[in-house]
Amino acid sequence: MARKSLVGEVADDLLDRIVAGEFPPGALVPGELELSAQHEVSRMTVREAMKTLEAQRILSVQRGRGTFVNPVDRWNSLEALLRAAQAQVGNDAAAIQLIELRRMLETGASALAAPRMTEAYVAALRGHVAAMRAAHERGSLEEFVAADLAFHDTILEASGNVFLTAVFQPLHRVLEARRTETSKVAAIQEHAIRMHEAVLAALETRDSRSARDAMDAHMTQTLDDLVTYVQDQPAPGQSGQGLPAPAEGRDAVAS
Amino acid sequence: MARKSLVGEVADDLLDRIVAGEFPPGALVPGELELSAQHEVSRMTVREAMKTLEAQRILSVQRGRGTFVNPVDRWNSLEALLRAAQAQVGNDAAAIQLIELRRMLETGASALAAPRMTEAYVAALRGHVAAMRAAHERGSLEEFVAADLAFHDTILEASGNVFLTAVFQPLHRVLEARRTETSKVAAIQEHAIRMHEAVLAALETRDSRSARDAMDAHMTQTLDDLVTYVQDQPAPGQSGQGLPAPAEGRDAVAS
DNA sequence: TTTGGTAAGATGTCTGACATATCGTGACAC
DNA sequence: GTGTCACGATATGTCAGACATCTTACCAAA
Repeated sequence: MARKSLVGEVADDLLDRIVAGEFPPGALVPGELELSAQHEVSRMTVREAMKTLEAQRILSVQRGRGTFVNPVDRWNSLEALLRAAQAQVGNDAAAIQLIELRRMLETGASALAAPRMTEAYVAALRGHVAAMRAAHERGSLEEFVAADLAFHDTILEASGNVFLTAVFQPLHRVLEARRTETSKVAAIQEHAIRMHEAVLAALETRDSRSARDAMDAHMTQTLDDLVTYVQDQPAPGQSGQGLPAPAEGRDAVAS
Repeated sequence: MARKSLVGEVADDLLDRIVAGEFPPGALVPGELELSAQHEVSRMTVREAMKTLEAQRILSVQRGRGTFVNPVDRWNSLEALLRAAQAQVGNDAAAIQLIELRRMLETGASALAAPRMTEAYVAALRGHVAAMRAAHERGSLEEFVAADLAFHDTILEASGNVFLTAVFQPLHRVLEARRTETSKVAAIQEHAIRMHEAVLAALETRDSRSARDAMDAHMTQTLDDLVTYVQDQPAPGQSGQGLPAPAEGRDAVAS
């Protein structure tokens, strides 16, 4: 394990410390020399690690002064943002905001994809739903989640919008973890299968409005499942750096 | 000018060459030694430049083999994607896909912002609309665009969703350039003012659905204006690396 | 034909050095 | 007492050269 490069390790560790709240936004991170001593690597290695974080606008380097942590809303990398969100265990605000964003993108993707559905896409979607059902009956959680994600990926691809794909991609990893959590409940799996079938049926009509509505219903169900089954677990409030307050969320984006 | 660091220059130039099609996806970019010779900088400088591009998933470095260009849909940085899109002059597909994405995010933001509108936000929005009207009468294109963008930024902020803000931020710069282009036409300025007033009125009702619809209408108007007034200019089709085919776009996302 | 070794070329990392921007501090002049 | 200037401390920016290690291609030997 831990096969990553030294640069990757240093960058990872530094980002961890940032999202853990050790270096809040605006704070000065340790200098290159200090970090190279802490990690027992050369200064060049630390510099390259910092460059990767700077490219994601997590840090801003000021020559002669030092390196500072940018405010979270300046971060360019959804991936890093998601990591920050996950670090705050039990932070409902982050989870809800995430679903809000996902709802926007997925409903939009469905609406775009509907008129562009080819037979190949329809067949692929049917296959994924069948895989979900099979995995459900076999009790294979992993395969269930994989088929679920594949279904959404296919829609994303069918939308034909590269920007959309680029924006959504970093969400993928987080969704996988989250779906694995929620899909442990059998009832949720059944919900999900029904909803996916409805989305597929709507897409087959090639009608944008129907596809959007079906996907929107699916997102609402996802949010409901999350609230009902998962967010009962105790949430040890961690300080972190505090993502802003939650929005209404529930039906705010619903059409 | 050219105040950026050497690393920035090298990274910029390499990205330019990539989006220009000199190194298509999957291609092997010149080695570190070769690039350091071309730019007359040290190998470390080239390495740090590559690290910034790698952090945006534009390049993937494989030890012992070389450095390769990732397919465009793997790129993590909307900013870089937008640059690639802009490099393809007259690429209507990219422009339309961009508006599609913007429509999803802005309508979603409006729906989220509506129930969270405070008097302060309303006052700020009123101020921006007033500024647009004043700039219109005074004939100040620059101020008009600034007020326009400020209006949308305020809504984004009011939505209270950090992820949304993070996703939208890179779009800002491109929108500024594009709005400056389209807003040159007086008629479009008048359209825009009317639409912004409608959005503001809908937000004041605190009703998500109304706010969403008003913003959606605004997006439709923006797209119409773009098609009607701007895309008449001759488009010298450039090869580039070809963003995927366009979607329906026009009313596919409309509610 | 297959296998194995070796060399070439690529990136990964280290060491050490100098350049240059920023800022605090103290000496100096007023 | 106060403003100004110079200098040093500290930070990042860049360079040079070296060695390590991984991948691949090539070639010779079984």
